Amino acid sequence: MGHTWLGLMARTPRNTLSADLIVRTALELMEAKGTDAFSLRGVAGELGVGPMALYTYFRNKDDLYDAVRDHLMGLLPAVPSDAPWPDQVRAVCRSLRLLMLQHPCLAQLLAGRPLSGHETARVAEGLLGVLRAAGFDAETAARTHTTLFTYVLGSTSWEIQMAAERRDPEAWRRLRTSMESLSARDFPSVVELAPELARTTGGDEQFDYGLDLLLAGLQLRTPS
Amino acid sequence: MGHTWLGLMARTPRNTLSADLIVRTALELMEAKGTDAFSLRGVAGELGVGPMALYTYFRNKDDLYDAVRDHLMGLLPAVPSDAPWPDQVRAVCRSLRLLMLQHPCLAQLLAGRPLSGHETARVAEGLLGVLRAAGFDAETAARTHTTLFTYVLGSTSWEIQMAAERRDPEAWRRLRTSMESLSARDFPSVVELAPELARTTGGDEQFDYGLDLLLAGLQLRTPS
DNA sequence: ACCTGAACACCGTTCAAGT
DNA sequence: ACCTGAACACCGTTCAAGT
Repeated sequence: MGHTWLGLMARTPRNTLSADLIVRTALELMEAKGTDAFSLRGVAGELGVGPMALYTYFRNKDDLYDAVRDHLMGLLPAVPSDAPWPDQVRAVCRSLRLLMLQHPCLAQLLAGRPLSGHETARVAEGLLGVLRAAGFDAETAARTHTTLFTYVLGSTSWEIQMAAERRDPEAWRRLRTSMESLSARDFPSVVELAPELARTTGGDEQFDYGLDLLLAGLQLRTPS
Repeated sequence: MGHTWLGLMARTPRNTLSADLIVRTALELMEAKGTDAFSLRGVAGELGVGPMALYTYFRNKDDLYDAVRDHLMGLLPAVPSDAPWPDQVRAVCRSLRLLMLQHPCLAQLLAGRPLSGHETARVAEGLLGVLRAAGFDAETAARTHTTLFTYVLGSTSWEIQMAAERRDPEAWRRLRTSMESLSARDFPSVVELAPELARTTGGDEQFDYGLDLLLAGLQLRTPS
């Protein structure tokens, strides 16, 4: 299996496999075929090895998921150092959102697994450092970090989900008809605001709107 | 298959199946074994029918997911009518969070599928109605609705995820050691705030903290 | 250590058929 | 309409074995 004429191997020769190569191949497949269609067997097939070859480098599928997530988190830019703290916070949140939009699988990788790994800690470090330098106490800094992180995660996951749905014509048609079937008597606000709701399911403006609400609330508690 | 002595059927006799019975059985299984372990074959087995029997009532697995989600959303209480609008908004967000905590599968059902169905529209209607009655314009009401919804979804999903991880001793141990292995030189804030971060990964206080930030920011934009 | 190959216990879904 | 049974094309993971 895997031999062609002249004895060329269709599979990768021995000792060319590595954790990094597997992670990059897994990421490619997730972005090409979607996170749900991703499988260990698919990665192994792409690399020309048996499924069990991957278990030399990763304990199981979740372990590979964590490695891909950490690989992506490593791509996050550093926090800008020369700016007022609200702008620094904005920059961190925006760059995390942008990374999620560029790599939609990251949303599922962050939501479905607990945080661990150095790259992920680096992100927390950046945000916590900004908040501490701004003068917030330990408890407020921690609470604010968790709030901002979950807001970015929730809003961007939703945005990605909706964008994927819009690309599937069948699902999009069913969503439209289900919206249009709502009676204006029972759902007056939903029917009236349907165009606005459709417009606000994603985009930079919508993300910044919620982020600005959080920052405005936070600035009311500014210590200095 | 399914016959016992005396001819008693181990499977449900004909015409006792219904969409509602399937939804309730699916929900039970999701909550007993976890959402990930859920399968159509499992539901069919629990009901004593073949896997294909379910396809009479649901087009596919996603269709059943949507039905379970709508069933759960139907359990949400109505918006309190005699209260200032910030309290009404708080009530809607808190009751959605409570429902998600009581039925952890709801988090995945909301995050993984697009919104559709009357029960889900009912929730949007309640929140939008409150915001419109408070005097916000169409665009602001829609943006605020999406912001609040994604905040509740993100923060509560995260809370549920972390609580599940804490229950798994193996995963919990690995998360502790990965936290403790971080050097105080490279991650000063994370190491210093480790106890606060652990405390703020969930709970009513953490949820209300973020919700109050949003509401404080929103009240700065109050029209009247 | 690194990788194979067969096997186990599963999946969702299609298709043809029975009542 | 309602449900069965066999089959298809998959999964993740274990286990024993080879180099």
